[in-house]
Amino acid sequence: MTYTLEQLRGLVAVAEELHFGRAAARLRMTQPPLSRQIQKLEAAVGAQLLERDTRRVTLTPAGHAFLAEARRILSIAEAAPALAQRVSSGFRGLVRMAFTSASTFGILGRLLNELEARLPEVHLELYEMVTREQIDALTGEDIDLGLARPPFDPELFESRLLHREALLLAVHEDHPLAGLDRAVVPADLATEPLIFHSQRKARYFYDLVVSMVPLAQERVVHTVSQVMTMLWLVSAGRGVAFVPASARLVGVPGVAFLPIATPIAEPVELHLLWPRRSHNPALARVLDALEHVML
Amino acid sequence: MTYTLEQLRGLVAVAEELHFGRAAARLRMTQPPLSRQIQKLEAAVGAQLLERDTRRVTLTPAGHAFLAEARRILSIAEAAPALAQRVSSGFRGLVRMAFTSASTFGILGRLLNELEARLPEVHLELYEMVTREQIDALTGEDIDLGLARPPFDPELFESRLLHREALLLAVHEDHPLAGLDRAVVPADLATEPLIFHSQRKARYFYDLVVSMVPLAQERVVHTVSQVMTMLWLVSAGRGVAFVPASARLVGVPGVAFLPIATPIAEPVELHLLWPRRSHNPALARVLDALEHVML
DNA sequence: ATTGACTGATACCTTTTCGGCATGACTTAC
DNA sequence: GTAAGTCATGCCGAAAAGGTATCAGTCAAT
Repeated sequence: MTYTLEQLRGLVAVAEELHFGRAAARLRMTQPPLSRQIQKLEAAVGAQLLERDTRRVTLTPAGHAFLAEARRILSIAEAAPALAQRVSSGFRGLVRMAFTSASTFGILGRLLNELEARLPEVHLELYEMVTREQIDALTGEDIDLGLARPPFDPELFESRLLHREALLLAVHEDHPLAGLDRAVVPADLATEPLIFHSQRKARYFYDLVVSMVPLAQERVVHTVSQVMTMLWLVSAGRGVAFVPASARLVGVPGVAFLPIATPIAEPVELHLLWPRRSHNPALARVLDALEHVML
Repeated sequence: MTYTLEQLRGLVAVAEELHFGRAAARLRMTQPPLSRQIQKLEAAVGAQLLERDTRRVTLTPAGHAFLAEARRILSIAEAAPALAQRVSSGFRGLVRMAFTSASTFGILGRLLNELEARLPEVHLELYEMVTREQIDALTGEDIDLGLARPPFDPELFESRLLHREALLLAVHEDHPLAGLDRAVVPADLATEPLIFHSQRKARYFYDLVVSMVPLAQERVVHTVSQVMTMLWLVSAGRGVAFVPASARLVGVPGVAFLPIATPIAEPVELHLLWPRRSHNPALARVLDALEHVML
C-alpha cells in the first residue's frame, strides 16, 4: 500500500492548522474525508504522524520528520509542470551547435551573446566541425544546429544566410605584393606558389575560389582543409592563400591580407543550418531569436 | 487539476521500457489504463512528455526534464516512510539533555560516547543547568532528559541512579591539613573558615553535607551554588569546601583534595531524570541504551 | 500490393475509491 | 450538569480507476 500527493497536502494543511476542521476548509472539503486521508497516510507510512486528543492536535516526532519530506515532495511536484512547460516551449533546454573553426571566430562570440541575452535558460553546447561533419552530425541527430558553408540538401535541411564576407589573399608580410595599393588580380599571381583548399574536405572554398579567380592548379604546393593551417603555412613563407576576411582576426604573425578583385564583393557565405524535421523546441526559439540577426 | 504519484510511476516505467505493454506488465496492470494515466499526466502537466508513433515511444525534451523531477519525487516518497518509522521507533531523533556543570564533567563524555556508539542517528543537544533549572525545563518540555541530584517528585518524574561518588574536602595545597595521612573528621574543621553550599540554589549538597558532617554554620564565609566557584575560592585561600570527587577533574591550581570520614562511602548521587509522560520516542531508546550503564 | 503481426488509443463495463452528510464518542468550559 | 467543540465512524451517492474487447495505424514479409 502506498500514499498519494493528496494525502500529503492533507497532512501539511493539518500540520499548519493543527485543526482538522480548519484544514479541511482550506482544502475545500469537509472534515470526515480529511480524517480518513490522514488515517490512510499513517497506515501507508507505518507510523503515527499526529497525536489527536479530541481537544488538540499535535505532530509526533515522526510526523515532524515526515512533514519535512512531504513539503519537499510537494514543492518539487508543484514546480515540475512549469519546468516541463518551459522546456516544451523551447525557452529552456539544450541546443548542440557546431561551427567551422577559424572562419567563425569573429561572429560566434556575438551570436552567443545575443542568445544568452534573449534565451538565458537555453544552454548551448558547442562543437567544432567542418561543414561535412556538421551535415553528418545533423543527420545522426548528434547536433541540432550548424554554422556551415553551402551547398545543402534542401530535402533534409533548412538554412539561412547569416554572414557574408570578402575573400582576401594572405601573403607573407615581406612578400613583394604586400605593398600593392590596389586589389589583387589573377595576373598578379601568375608565378606565385599557391596554398590551396582541398577539393574534398573544403569543397566550398575550393569551388568558390576556382569560380572567382581562374588559376593554374599546377602551382599548388599544399592542399589544406583548414584556414588556420593555411595561415601558418603563409607565415612560414610557403606561398599565398585565399582566405575569408575573418581570418584577419586570427593572430598569426607575419601575415598580410590583400583585397582581391572578385565578381562579387563578399562572396564567402556562412549559413545557419538545421534539419527540417527537428524535435527540439529550443532550436525553434534559437532560430526565432536569430531571425533578424545578420552578423 | 493535478497529478498523482501513480502517474509518475507510470511515466518512469514507460520511459524506461519505451513500450506501454511492457511498462504495464511491470506495474502489474494492463496497457489501456496505463495509456490513460500518461494522457492525464500530460494534461495535468500541460506539456507532451512522450512521442507515440504507434511503432515506437520516445521521450520529448519536456518529458526528459519532467522525468528527472518525477524520479526525485519518487525517491523521496519511497524513502520517507522508513525515515518516519526510525523516528517513531526512537532510533533516530533528537534528545535535549541537561547536565549540572562541574560535577558531570567526568562522566558526561563517557555517556555521550556510549550513546553515539549505540544510537548513531539520535542527536543529543546539551544544556548546562543546575537541578532546579532542569526540573523546570523538563516540566516545560524544553528538555527531555536531565542529569541531576535528588530529590525529585515521583508523581511527575522517573529517575535512575547513574553515578555515586565520595565527598572530599577541598583545601589550599599549603594548608596544614593537606599533609594529613588519614580521613578528615569534623573535629579537624573546628576553626576552619567554610565555603558552603547555598541552601536554596544548591539544596542537595547543602542537605547532604549537613547530614554527613555536623558543623557550626557560623563559620561559613561564603555561600555558593556552583562547585566551580568553590574551587576558585579555595584556590584563593578563602577557606575549605566540601566537593564531589569529580571536582578533582577540574584543573584548578593550588587545590588539594582530602578524604572525609562519612557514614556512607560515596554519598554523592547523580541521577538520570525524565518526565513520566514524555512523548519523545528517542528518549525511550536513550534510556534503554543506558539501562545497564553505571558510570 | 496484400496480409499478418504489433502497438497505442478508445469504448464500454465493473469495481474501487472518495467525498459529503448525519451522527457518535469524548473532552473541556461555564 | 450541560453545552459547545472536535475528531472518528457509518452510510450513501458520485467520481475515478482498472479490465476486456476492439479499433486504427505502421511495419515487414511474402
